[in-house]
Amino acid sequence: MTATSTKANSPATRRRRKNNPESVRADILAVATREFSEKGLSGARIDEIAEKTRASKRMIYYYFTDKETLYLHTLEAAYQKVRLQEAELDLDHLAPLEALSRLVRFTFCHHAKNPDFIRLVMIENIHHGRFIAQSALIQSLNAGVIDVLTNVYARGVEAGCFREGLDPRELHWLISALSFFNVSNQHTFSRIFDWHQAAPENQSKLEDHVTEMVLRYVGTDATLSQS
Amino acid sequence: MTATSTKANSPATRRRRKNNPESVRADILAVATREFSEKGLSGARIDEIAEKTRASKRMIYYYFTDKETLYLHTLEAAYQKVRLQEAELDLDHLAPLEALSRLVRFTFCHHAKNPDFIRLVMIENIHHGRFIAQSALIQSLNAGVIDVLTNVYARGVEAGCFREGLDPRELHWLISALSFFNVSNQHTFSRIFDWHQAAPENQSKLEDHVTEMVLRYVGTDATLSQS
DNA sequence: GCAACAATGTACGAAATGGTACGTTCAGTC
DNA sequence: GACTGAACGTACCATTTCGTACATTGTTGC
Repeated sequence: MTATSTKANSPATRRRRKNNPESVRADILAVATREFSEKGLSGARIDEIAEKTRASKRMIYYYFTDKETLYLHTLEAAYQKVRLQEAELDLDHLAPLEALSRLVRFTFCHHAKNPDFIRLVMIENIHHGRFIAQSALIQSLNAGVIDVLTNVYARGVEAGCFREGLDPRELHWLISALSFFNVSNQHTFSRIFDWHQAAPENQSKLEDHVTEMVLRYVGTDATLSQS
Repeated sequence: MTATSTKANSPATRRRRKNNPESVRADILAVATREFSEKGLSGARIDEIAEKTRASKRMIYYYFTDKETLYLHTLEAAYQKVRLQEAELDLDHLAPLEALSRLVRFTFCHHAKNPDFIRLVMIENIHHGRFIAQSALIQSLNAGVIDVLTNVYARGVEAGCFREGLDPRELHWLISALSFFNVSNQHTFSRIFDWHQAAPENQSKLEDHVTEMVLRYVGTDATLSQS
């Protein structure tokens, strides 16, 4: 029936046809992301992923060969998505202080809005980062983050509002630590100290305090007043 | 029934006898701690724990009934051990600034020296803290930490070296976040940014910077000079 | 020394789980 | 309009894994 189809590769045709590999792949990956981030590599079940997918278990192995390979692809896709969002942030036209403040707030909020990603990174750390180590893709994706920060910091030092001698990588470490911990340890912290950390008012308080903390760390003695 | 037995409960007697429940229990718990912290709740295998124990699998179920119950006991024991170590810290005789500095450094080093504990907490967070929620023991253990910090902070404010209006709980959050992240995300961070974070020289640099960061956050504008 | 109970070893069962063999259908080509 | 390889479904297998039944030995009070 499709004998004469001249537009074989057009998206429209692809959409309409019964076999739709890309969408099946994407669907599997989406479900796998939820399952792995929720239950970890060993906790997630291939059978359950298969059930929640429009495809069958056979398809998972067809496209991803392995449970571990599927996990790796999940991880890569998650990092890719994050870096894409980060790339939208444009700090060059802002004054150093505002640029840094903006970067911190962005990171904090971004992490808070993407617990799946945070959980995947936690899980990956439980596995000693052995899957990230295999992925050239993830390695290459992350160079840019430091560059942005290096730039902002250098401008700040030149403008005299940041103190000298700090390592941009450590600065990134600091911002990451606070933003990450806010998501990663929310459950234990909330329960142990009986403090509803996830509540919007507490989150926005934390966002302010984290921002202030970073600015106080990089600021010269004169810069402290504003936030 | 305990009326006449003079040496029934003496350690010596307990040691020599063939059946030694306490030591078996302790041994199981120690092995379980290693296994769970290494592989998580779903990743750890009861059979493997049994193998690495002097006891048999039967004993695990005899003393701990369940895989999950065993995990819970592991978690409780880990928290207990940590709080015991923390209790040794005596800050009352120190000036507020030094006391806080000491507390930060202690927390940082303590976390770094106890990755098993950190990993258990990570794992517990992956499970949404649902086991901690079951444990009245852990809840009660943790009240003290905030008290210590509240005390130090109040003294600092009174002495004029800390600024007012901060929440001790948030202060604890901050110190925890930095110290925790240093262990929890070491693998991914090191690999992605090609920075050997675990190296002693980098660790001691981080310790200094984390301390400085906290002091800068709580300090009045005048206090910044020292660390 | 003898009940009574605690502590331990051995072997096994049932379900879950990762992975595969094998067959069928779909889509584009000559 | 048959041919070919990609895309997909079903049923199944081999292990693993948690947990238990049952038998045995040690310990203590009397």
